[in-house]
Amino acid sequence: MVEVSLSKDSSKTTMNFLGNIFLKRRYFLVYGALMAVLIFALKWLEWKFLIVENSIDIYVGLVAVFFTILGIWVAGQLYKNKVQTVIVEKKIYVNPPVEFQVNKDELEKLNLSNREYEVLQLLTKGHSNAEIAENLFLSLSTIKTHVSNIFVKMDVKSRTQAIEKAKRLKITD
Amino acid sequence: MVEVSLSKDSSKTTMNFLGNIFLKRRYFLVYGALMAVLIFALKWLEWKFLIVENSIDIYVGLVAVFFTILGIWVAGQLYKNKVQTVIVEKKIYVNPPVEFQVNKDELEKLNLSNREYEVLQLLTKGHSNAEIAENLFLSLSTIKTHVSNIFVKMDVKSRTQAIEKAKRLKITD
DNA sequence: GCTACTTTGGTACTAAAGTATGAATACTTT
DNA sequence: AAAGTATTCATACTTTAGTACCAAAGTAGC
Repeated sequence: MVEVSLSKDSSKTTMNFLGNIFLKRRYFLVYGALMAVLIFALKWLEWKFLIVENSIDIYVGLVAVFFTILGIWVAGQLYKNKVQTVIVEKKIYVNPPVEFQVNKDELEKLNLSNREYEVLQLLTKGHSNAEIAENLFLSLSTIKTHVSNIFVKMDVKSRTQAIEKAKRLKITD
Repeated sequence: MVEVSLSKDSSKTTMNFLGNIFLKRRYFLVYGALMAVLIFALKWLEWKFLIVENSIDIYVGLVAVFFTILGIWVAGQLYKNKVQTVIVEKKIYVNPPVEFQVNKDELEKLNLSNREYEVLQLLTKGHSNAEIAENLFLSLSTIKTHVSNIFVKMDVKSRTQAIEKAKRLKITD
């Protein structure tokens, strides 16, 4: 995975590149035609004066031309469709769902009782022991007992540590 | 720029394509070698019996081979560095990085000083005032002052509420 | 120079959290 | 029936958090 920044210049570069290939191919055709014409012209001149004595040379010349063109054609078939594809992967971040979900695995590890979990939820919301007691219709003493038990099971020493750990492990929202 | 869906098959296709080119090139070499060997063998047999009478044919055969190879070489020079490169961008949708990022907007709303933010970070990690003081090489009294100021700016009444709010608004990790 | 803010620190006090100990009841498991 | 677990509650004590008030030094902006 790599992130790559592509600009307009790269688009232009590609177009120039393709243009150059086209020009080069035309150059090749001209070269081939010129070579054929040149050899033919020379041989034709010689032919005019030496046709009788040089029929063998003419024959060899034609063979040379023919097989040169053949070689070029063969190579063209080999390179004809050679295209290198570079795949660039671009990351697009998608927002995850907003809704909180309890980490069931971590919660089970703690082995909290239902009541203890209730107390923990209110505690992590920032409520004091007195507020939790009032909310659950219990005495302050009872809440302190539950909180103390929660600390033991969560292996923490203070409610602030309990809050941090519960949120980190996604035990409570 | 176009969106392209690429599967494992396309990756395999590319590999096959490259492999085919490589095989074609090998095929070409074998072709050339076989042709040379074949012609040479035939001519050598004939040479053995007809060397005197067929020196011209041998000569022509060699010329043909030579100029075929020449043509292939010339074409190779033309195509050698002319590989078309196509850049394809593939979009990949992924979940955002797990790494925490501060909600800058919410943080600026609080208008905390640098020191206050430092204290808040340690506080939300579950540290006591004494621990924070020790960590920042300050007195307990100073920490209490900062904590008190933080409460005012965050509009909370206790450290537990501060922790809950800081994490909810993603002010601290 | 003046004002506002930040940073640091102290003292005194109250409130809340946390610990230790003990007890009772209801229910489930051995 | 006895043991174990969950839940509830109280008391006494220690520790930590939080508030109010005060002070000093440094910095930035007007």
